[in-house]
Amino acid sequence: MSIEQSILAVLSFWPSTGYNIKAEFEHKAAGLYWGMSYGSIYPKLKKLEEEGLVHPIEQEEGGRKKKLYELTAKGWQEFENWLQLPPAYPIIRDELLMKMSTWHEDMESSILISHLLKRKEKTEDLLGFVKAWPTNGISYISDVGMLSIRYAELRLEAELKWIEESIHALENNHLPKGQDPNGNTEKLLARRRGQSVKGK
Amino acid sequence: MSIEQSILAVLSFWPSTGYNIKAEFEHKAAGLYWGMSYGSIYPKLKKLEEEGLVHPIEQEEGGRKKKLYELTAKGWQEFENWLQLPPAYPIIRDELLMKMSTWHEDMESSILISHLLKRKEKTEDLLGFVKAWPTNGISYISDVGMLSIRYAELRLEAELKWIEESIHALENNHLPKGQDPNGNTEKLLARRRGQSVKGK
DNA sequence: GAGTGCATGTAATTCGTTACATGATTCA
DNA sequence: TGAATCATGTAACGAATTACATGCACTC
Repeated sequence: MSIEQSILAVLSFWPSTGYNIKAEFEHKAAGLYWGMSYGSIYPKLKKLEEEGLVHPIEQEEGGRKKKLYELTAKGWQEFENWLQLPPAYPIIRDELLMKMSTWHEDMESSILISHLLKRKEKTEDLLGFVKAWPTNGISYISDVGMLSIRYAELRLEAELKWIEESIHALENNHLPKGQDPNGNTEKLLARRRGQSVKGK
Repeated sequence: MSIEQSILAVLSFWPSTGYNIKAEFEHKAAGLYWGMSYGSIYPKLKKLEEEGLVHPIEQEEGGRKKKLYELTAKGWQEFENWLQLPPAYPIIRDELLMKMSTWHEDMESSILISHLLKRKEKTEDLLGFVKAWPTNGISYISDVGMLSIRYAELRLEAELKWIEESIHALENNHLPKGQDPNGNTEKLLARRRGQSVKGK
């Protein structure tokens, strides 16, 4: 999914300026969506206008110069076509998981625990935000949209549970048993130590 | 996190060729990691070699030409430095959530249900794979690495639960109540209908 | 001897970000 | 009057993908 669809999606809620679109993604970026830069937005809006998917609507002469964009019929069409296309399966790019998967015994597990604690903090913040959002009296969330809020809640709660579990396992040294059919752990440590890496 | 770190991480397990690195990410890409193309790998390996982080190791003259890369002392250092750096908080880019958040009443909810069903299928597959992996007798997974497997399990199970819940809510029309302080739903539908978008 | 899998690489292109450049309006 | 916020835009750069190009080795 691209920036183009995101812009159409925001404009479906209400006509917006480029500046506004960015702001919209700024606070909702709270784990559900994601940000984008002006360097993407403005050129894309221009392109969408050329393609006839959006058009700037007249601005009352009252304030500063700004271009409020609205969807055209073609723009609505494009947006709804996209809604109907089966969404791509999300790819998880989680640096913490990558680090855990490649962690090895010569590394201090206390460092990994500190990574987990940092993750916990951020996840708790996010969960707080997500829970407060639907009743903050400001934001617009449709009934169907609430399902995605519910998703975020379940996901973040599962994550917190896992963090607790993981820290506990690391601290008390009863990790689940992995699988090492070729004695890789040994070999890895030998290769590494053979290079005599200076610690820290 | 970049391709560079991913390559170092794979090489920490065992010396590998470029081809091999891709293969490694191919099957593990099962939701935990992610793929990368030859167009990224080979140029990056060359760059890493120039920087002295990896070096090609002699190949027995037995087979085809191939370059097996191994980490240098500097390479190990770099890798472990990266392990110690606090991981970035993952950004969720989930097209399904985006679509749900911007869904509107003039859209057939049966289409959304079909999106959910497709998601369910893929998630079930992935969960099956993730559960089987640690005991397939082939793959290497360290004890710490098992924690990330556990994460995937919890996350995917939470997702399945949410999918059931969501389909049920959509089918029986008892969605959670959203929030619409400015009567946006009305306005949206009016704007859209004003453009007389042809259905389908 | 044809197809598949192993193996390496480059060139063009896409998508997006960062940094830069500018300026009006609001408010303390 | 000076800072913060609203507002628009471009140019340079970066990271990665896709498509292209090549060729050996093994197996049926």
